[in-house]
Amino acid sequence: MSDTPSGTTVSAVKDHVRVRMAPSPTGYLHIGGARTALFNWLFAKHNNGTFILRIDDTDTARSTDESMHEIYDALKWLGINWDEHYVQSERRSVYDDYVAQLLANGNAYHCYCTPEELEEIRTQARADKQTRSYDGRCRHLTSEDLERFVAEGRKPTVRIKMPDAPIRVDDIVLGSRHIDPATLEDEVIVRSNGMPNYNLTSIIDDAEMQITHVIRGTEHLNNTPKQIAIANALGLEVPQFAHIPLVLDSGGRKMSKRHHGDLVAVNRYREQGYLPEAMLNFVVRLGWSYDDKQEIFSVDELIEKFDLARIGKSGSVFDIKKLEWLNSHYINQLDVAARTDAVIPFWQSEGLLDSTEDRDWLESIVEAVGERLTTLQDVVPQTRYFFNDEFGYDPKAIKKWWGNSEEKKEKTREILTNILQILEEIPAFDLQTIEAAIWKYTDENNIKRVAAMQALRIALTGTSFGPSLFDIVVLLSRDEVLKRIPKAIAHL
RNA sequence: GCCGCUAUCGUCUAGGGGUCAGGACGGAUGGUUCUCAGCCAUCAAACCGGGGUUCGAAUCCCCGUAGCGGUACCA
Repeated sequence: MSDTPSGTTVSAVKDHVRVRMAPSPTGYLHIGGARTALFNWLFAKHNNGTFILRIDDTDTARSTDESMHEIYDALKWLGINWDEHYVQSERRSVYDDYVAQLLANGNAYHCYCTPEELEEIRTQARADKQTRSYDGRCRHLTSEDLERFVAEGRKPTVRIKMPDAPIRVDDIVLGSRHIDPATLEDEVIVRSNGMPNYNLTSIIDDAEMQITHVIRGTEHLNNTPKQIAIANALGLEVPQFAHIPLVLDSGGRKMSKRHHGDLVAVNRYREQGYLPEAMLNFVVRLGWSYDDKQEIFSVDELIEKFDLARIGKSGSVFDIKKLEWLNSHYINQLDVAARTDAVIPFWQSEGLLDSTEDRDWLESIVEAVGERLTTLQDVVPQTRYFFNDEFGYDPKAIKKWWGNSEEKKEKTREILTNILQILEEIPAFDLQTIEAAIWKYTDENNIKRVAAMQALRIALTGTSFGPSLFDIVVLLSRDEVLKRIPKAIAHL
């Protein structure tokens, strides 16, 4: 088993990079988790290695099948595919064997303290300014104590005995350091219900699965010496560690499901119309950089260029504006056909689209919208008036462009009436003809182009912004335009 | 409380003994235009503080300070 040389020569199997992403299925995949997955995946791909997805579901009370599947979905959407897959709850016997070994060789012991007693010990330790919050009192139980506890029906936990010697932690991102054993306490590695705990299963599986590099968030930094201690007690090989800085909110606090809810859920960004490419590109730059000029990276470039050495040490704030910029960039990158495909689900979920709509028309709409989408979802406010006339007129727009005095409104009515007449009589309902006719009308009558156009825009779309109005007029069709203008005049 | 980590424009970051401290997002201004977006041009904006070392420090060392993370029979 342990024929791996301890010298400078590295065995063939260790030459092959094996990394893992080990989420606990207690909720959706969040931004930080996505980044951890991405870093691991990129590192594996860059090194022609293996990326493993391991579901760390030893917390049976909080783990759910549903969130497990949500994590799969999010990862698949991002294009982060795994080569191997494990579920810890199915590996119980593996851990049990190791625990038996630990108990047998005296590196672990049963602890009969109740949660209430533990709480008391903790409180006292804190009051006494102690470093440890558990004093290891069950290391040396008398037979009387033991008998009493058993008689009371107490179910023990198993604790690991922490060593007396300093533990050296090597970290690719943070560097090496020695951990004073006085700061380490005897961790619970098996709960009283028999379920093993994270620090135990994690390091066992890392060894069993021959993980070469553990890339995870710095919230695990304090777990690392504990896990190393467990591995040492078991004679297991320890992987290399790379602790990546936290993803922070705008207040500088760690992003978490608990405090930020859906704001951190990857699947939510999907629903809102963010592209996986944008998500990946955004998230990878949180803590990692390539040089002083490149911001946009394709997945292939990322695989080629990703390097653990270029990960920074300080936390990064999640800036939605940057994500939005990246997203619009990637949307604009799509050709009209692809963009139309991407946008159709959003029209559908708004109930704007029925199956009879013709493809060419839809693509023309997308073409007209041009680079105005920050998210795919933006297509709804940008284009809803193409599909029906059940929109309201934006009050602010009305006030500004239709006018708030009777005098101004009368002028607007006049303009719209004239335009209506022009469009009714126009020989050909195409862009050039319409544009020429309208400009002729405004210029000859000394009407500001913008005033006429905005008045018409509101009449046709209800809003004061959007694509070129001539595009809209043509796309809407003559019948529809001729219907909407009188409706607007009446509303005025 | 205890243990640990970190510190460059508002944000993501480059640089890492000699640079006008660079880029990007965001912001501001002007231009283009039927609006918005876009595009183009321009601008504002940073080395946490204090001591050293040195001819020279954002960069190296020390001491502070601040922020964050952990402190569970969660992961």
